[in-house]
Amino acid sequence: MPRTRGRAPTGGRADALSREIIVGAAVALLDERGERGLTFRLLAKQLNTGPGALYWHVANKDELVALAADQVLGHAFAAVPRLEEGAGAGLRALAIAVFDALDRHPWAASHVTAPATLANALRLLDRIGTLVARTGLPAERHFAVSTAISYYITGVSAQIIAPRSALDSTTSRDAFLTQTAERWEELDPADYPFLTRTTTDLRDHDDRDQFTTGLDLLLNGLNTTADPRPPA
Amino acid sequence: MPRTRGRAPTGGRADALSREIIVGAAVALLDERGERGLTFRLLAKQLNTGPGALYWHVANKDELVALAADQVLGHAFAAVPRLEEGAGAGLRALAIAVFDALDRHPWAASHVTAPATLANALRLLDRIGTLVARTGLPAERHFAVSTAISYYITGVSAQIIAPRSALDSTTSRDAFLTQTAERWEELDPADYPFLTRTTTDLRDHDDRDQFTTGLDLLLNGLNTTADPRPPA
DNA sequence: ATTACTTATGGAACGCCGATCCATATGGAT
DNA sequence: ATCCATATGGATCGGCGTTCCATAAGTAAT
Repeated sequence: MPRTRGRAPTGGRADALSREIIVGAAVALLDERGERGLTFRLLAKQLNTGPGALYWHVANKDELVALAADQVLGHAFAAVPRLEEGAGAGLRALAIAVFDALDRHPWAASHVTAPATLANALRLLDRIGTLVARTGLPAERHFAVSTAISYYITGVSAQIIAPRSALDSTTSRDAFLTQTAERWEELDPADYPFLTRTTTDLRDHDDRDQFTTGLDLLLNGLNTTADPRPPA
Repeated sequence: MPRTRGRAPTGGRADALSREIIVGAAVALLDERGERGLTFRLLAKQLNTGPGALYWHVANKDELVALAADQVLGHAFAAVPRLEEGAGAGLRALAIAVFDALDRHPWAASHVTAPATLANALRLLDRIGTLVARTGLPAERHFAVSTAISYYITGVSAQIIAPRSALDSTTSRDAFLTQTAERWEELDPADYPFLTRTTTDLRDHDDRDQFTTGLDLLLNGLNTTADPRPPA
């Protein structure tokens, strides 16, 4: 299975396939029809080829979707300004950029995985690590803290965003929340003291606020854990 | 599609199916053969019935897997002592219990979803909320903070644990980490200043420590954000 | 040009899956 | 004994990921 090699920049036919072209078309298809809408047959048809040809450039569907998700992660970097801020502010901007990118491509949320092997996942973790290294934190904690922040960003984004892509397109987010709130109201307050008095918060909440709430708690904890240096 | 109703506790035949029996068998199959190993055909065979019969009790595969994951979440509650501790300690114990339960059933990690609708997801969020309400936090922030913590627990657990279930069973975790570390070492230090000097940390890290590192940052931030009450 | 070889393509076929259909069984109520 | 809602399970459908392989296209040497 000899993935596409460096390939001489010249030559090849005009309509040549490539891993990049395939992944790009996959992203478009995923955006348009969701995860279940991506099939090798349909993808091949859009590229005017057969399903078999795709396997020359891509090992299998898992790899294809992983590459597509990594490309979405790459979009996030375009939005965030090149570093050069305080660590806290830089981490916050980075996190929000990732959240927003995944928000625009909900199918990708559940496919950005932790152990960084793909190009943009590597970039993300490196940027986080570089920012963390600027805090007063002892060096031996940099790795654990950086990965923790990386896990928060991708993991919590996935929790918030992924369910939306599973939502029946006929049911709106509002309708779903209202319906869920109603179910919470019917619970026994003796068993669920908290939920039964929190239904209006559920109905009115904003997804992005929820993400930043936890993020700020985390970064806050980072400040007080680190040596109190001038909060850049 | 008339799910199983209350059903009179008496009667029925001895070998009667039920949603609980089906979900239980699904969990066993998922534990044994992973997510792709669960099929309606195989599940039906194990229960001495046909695939069609299962659909009387369960709407489709998505629902079945969701119910199975929720059952795993239920296991977590068995391990954690009934509340009655300080908020911080209680939240920590709860979080770790969930992590450990998912650790034992890796396939479930990517299926515990945020908007709580299933039984045990509801229980989890309610417990978190009850503990959060004991802090000095103003009431209007209880919902956002509770859901943030809930998102952290399930989302970050998923990030850490889920990749493991995708790992080729012939490749050990150690081998995978060593291999990934090698790839990091080959990166250009100019582009990846952090990763290239962090490879040994990657190789030696402990997954559970990573989970608790972020968790403690979060809870730490919670303490300093809340009115400074006696840290229970 | 011709040849020989690697790289790449694309359509057909394989095996399996989720889901549906429907003829049949079961057991409580009348 | 009869009836009917509840429940079962085997056959079947359409579609999927993947593999196979005959063939095309491009490259390099003669």
